[in-house]
Amino acid sequence: MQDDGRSQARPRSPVMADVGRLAGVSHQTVSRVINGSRHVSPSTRARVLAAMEQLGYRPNSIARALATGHTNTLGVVSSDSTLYGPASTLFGIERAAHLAGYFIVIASMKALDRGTMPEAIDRLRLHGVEGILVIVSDADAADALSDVSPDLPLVAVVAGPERTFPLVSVDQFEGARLATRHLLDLGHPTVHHVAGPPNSLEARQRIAGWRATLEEAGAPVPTPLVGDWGARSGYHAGRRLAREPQVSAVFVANDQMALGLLRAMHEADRRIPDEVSVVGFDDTPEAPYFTPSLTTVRQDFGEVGSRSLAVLVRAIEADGSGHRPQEGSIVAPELIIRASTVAHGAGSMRFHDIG
Amino acid sequence: MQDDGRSQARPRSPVMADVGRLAGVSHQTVSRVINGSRHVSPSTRARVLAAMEQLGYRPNSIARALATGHTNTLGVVSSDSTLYGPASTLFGIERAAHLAGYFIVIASMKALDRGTMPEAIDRLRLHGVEGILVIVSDADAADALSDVSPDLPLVAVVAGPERTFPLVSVDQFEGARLATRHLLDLGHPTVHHVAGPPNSLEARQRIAGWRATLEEAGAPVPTPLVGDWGARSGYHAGRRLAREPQVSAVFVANDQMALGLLRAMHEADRRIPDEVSVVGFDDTPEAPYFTPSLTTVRQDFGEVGSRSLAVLVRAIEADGSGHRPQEGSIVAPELIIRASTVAHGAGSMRFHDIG
DNA sequence: TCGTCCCCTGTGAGCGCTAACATCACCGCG
DNA sequence: CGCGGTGATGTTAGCGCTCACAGGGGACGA
Repeated sequence: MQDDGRSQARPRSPVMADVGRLAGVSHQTVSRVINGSRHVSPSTRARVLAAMEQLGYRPNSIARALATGHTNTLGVVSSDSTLYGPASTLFGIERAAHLAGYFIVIASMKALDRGTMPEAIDRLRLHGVEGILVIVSDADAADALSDVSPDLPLVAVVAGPERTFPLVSVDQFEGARLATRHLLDLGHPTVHHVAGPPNSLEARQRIAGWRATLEEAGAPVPTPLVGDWGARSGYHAGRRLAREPQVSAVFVANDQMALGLLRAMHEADRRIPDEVSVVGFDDTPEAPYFTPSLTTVRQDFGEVGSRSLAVLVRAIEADGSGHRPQEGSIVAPELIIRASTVAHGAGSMRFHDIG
Repeated sequence: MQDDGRSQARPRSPVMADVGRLAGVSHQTVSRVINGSRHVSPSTRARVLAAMEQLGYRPNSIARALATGHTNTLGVVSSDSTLYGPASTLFGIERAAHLAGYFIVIASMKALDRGTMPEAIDRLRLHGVEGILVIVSDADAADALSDVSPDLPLVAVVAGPERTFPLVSVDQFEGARLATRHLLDLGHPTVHHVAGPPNSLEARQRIAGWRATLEEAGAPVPTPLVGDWGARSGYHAGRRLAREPQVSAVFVANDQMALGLLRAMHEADRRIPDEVSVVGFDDTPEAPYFTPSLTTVRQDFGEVGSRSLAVLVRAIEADGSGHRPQEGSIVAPELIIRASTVAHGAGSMRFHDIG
């Protein structure tokens, strides 16, 4: 493991004592310099700094962590999907963590069953993380959070079980309402829905927002079709919807599925938006370049990432001093109107917003 | 920091000595049980296991790391892009790392200048990682790798400076050749190219592969247009190409830009593939659902991730025992033929491969 | 019966750092 | 001139674990 001193002792990486020896002070003074203690004379500080430089000294954060009990490391549990949402959130978190002086270690879940979540969290705990962010929206996985011993600050991102952990997320219900409302306002008699997978909490909230808006407006509530977030499932839903002539407006639960639906409608010669208006969800960077440009609901994943990090850090730093960790935070969604929606019956007006 | 023993000493989390005491053995025997040493009698082992269970003991990996010098942690430097490629590679790496018993800590780079790379690597080094994977394809950033002190095993993923560190990547040159060859074989007199950003090493290799294939076939080499991987830039390139009537085949350096190009061609009423054949690169999950389905070059990012991890782990474990770290590995790309390409002049035959 | 080996277990010394206290020189004050 | 106070530094103990070695007992062969 260590440098076995055989042959002429290769120079191990220098430690505090080495620096101290060179600077003519004790290792503790070196420590003081590193940690910015005020009780070090300027001349000593300079000598220590010079010695560090000369030796190429690098503090050993493992040892420091052992001594202080702080690792400055946070864990992120995420499904290993490369979906736009989770990936953007992860990077938002990393950026914010960097700024706050924390490291991010990731534990992706291959499967989404109940067992995998505790296993992932245990791995992170073992690694010594000081807090955990969970970016998983599967209901079963989220349920499994209830079994997790609460000895570690934990924040659910995107979606999570109510009243167990603080939650930071975009308001899915409101997003779905915006989308549905927009279509209704355009004069469509009702709005069909292509939902995400049944196990997804976000998908459920989008269904709820859609349904509530329809009911509130006195519009009939069609049976939603279910997809799996993938373009393929949107395509299949599109084929079914294309066969029903009365369908004039569809709210699709994410942009990828909307792409598939657009494709199916195109093949069936149902013109969009002239015959059918379509709204997506997420506002992926590609959405403006679908044919036609997709009206969709923007989620600010970067904001979700940085807010969730802030909540977690607050919980960590408050721990023990009696503060209740603040109860999460909700990010507002935003409707982005493009060319895939138009007033019912007024198929001629279209607008392109590609610059 | 630690549990300050005021009031009635809240039970701190148990340590080896506590387990040992309960089981009536020394802490060292507990350590042996944990590390699976053979020299422990079955009855002792059982008692220790029971004590661990009863106390809810969890080994402290920080302390272990300090004692052994091994953190079982690997760092990944990546641009914070949410592009399909880097994100998939990251998750491929994580999965493989998990299997190999390593943790992954990430350091994303906000900027792609020369200074950010050393800074990111330093952060990781400070954190105590045992090796580093770099998933950055920007030439400047990759150049900065040469300045990095080679005291830590490092593997470049996706692209990197030649002959400095082992490199694992999909063969970009070959991928571009497959795409170009395919178009040429279809009878197109030449193939236009929409390239990625000039600083991207992958973009450069794709240009090189494209150019070489054309030259080799004696076809004229048009000036490539440059994009930035985003659909928007593909759209603009598409508008320019749509104006030139002799353009019959385009190789676009990634699928997102291809989407934008498809859109522009559609707006300009240039039918695809009847008038213009298009090939993308990456094979994102959405590519089959573009209109028309996109012929593209598949990169197996998962494979890249796991191979690069394997190379890194090998380098780490070989370190010091005299083995030369093996020199990286190249993953073969695969051409996926869909409906966006067709023989020159034979605009009638199309195939859909959506199931 | 004794020596030897092997299996199992314990002891002590670190890993590199920080926290808490001890020490020392020096200052100003009464 | 002696006192407490203050700033600069050193000393000593850990943090929780592993490593290297020391030992004790039983099995086995001579």
